[in-house]
Amino acid sequence: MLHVDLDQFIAAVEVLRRPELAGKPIIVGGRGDPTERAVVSTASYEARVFGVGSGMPLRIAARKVPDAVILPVDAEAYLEASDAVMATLRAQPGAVVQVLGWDEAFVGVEAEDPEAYARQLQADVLERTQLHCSVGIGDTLIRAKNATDFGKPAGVFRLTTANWLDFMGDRPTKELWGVGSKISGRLAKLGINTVAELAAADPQTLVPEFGPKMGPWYNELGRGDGTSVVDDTPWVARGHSRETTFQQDLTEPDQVHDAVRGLTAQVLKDVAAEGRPVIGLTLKVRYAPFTTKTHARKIPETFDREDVLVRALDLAGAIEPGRPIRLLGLRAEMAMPDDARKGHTPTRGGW
DNA sequence: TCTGGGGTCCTAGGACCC
DNA sequence: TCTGGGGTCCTAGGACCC
Repeated sequence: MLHVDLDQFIAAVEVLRRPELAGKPIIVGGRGDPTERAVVSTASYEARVFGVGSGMPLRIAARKVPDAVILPVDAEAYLEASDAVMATLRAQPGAVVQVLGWDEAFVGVEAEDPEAYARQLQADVLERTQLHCSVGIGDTLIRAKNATDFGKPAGVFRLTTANWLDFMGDRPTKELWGVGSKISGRLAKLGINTVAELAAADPQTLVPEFGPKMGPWYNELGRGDGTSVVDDTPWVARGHSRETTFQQDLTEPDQVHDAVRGLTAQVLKDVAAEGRPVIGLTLKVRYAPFTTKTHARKIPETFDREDVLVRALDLAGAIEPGRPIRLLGLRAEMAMPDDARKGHTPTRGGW
């Protein structure tokens, strides 16, 4: 199967609208105001040279690149471009498409010559959308996903059982999909620093540290193994959440009350569009400077807008008084339809 | 240096039940 | 008085992804 990843997607879409930006360092994030609390969504390659990347505070990014063009996030424009890309992928012969985000998808296909298929796909995407993408080819989803990085930008690369360790073996475990800084740190404490070391580890030795499920799974990741099934089952959201980072920390109970009301209204609107009952609520609180707590409630049987608001405000009662609040988030968990992906476990690398 | 917003899944521990 | 073994549900927290 193939893994397709658009190159500097968001920045590329912005350049299509404003060709005069081509070749300039572009940073897209927040409302495009580097004095606000926000982070970088995407930086163009010209900006990345200065050490700017996704997730970096916008303020810092702006400081690193004095001449940067800083633009606000325009989700609708990116979604529109993304839809065009995904439609192009679905139009490829024999393709089963599993979308992973705005700029990423797996494409399942049986091809005589996978490289040629990938090149044709790239050409079609470029012709239809004027966007460049990189393509990874693999005999598992994990290998295809990691292969893409070797192909960037605008290239094609293939990883298989045979060459996986040749290319990935000496790399740090953090480069695996599903291993972040925390897990790689805990692996390091077990003497496991590289992909090859993780691949060679006894899965049972990982169980005490990571649990019966995740322990063996990390070992599998190290070997690049896992499913090779691309699943195009339409996505059914488990829930919806809204969160707000306040430019000035909240200190007054009235401010908190108003904020929770506002979040509840937004979340209920999102949920209403799905037409499924709310079965749980979670309130997320980030206190200044940076500690996060969550408070959850199950909601028995009823789905009533007023009921949800009452329960959300009830959750807000758990907020610690006197501590400045930097962020509030509210998540509503929805009942799943009976026929929704029984046994299917997508994302989070959870295959 | 100071950290968005939208998601998903896993684990641990306590409460409660038989 | 001390305490098995199995199960479910709920809450909190952690981790990761795009």
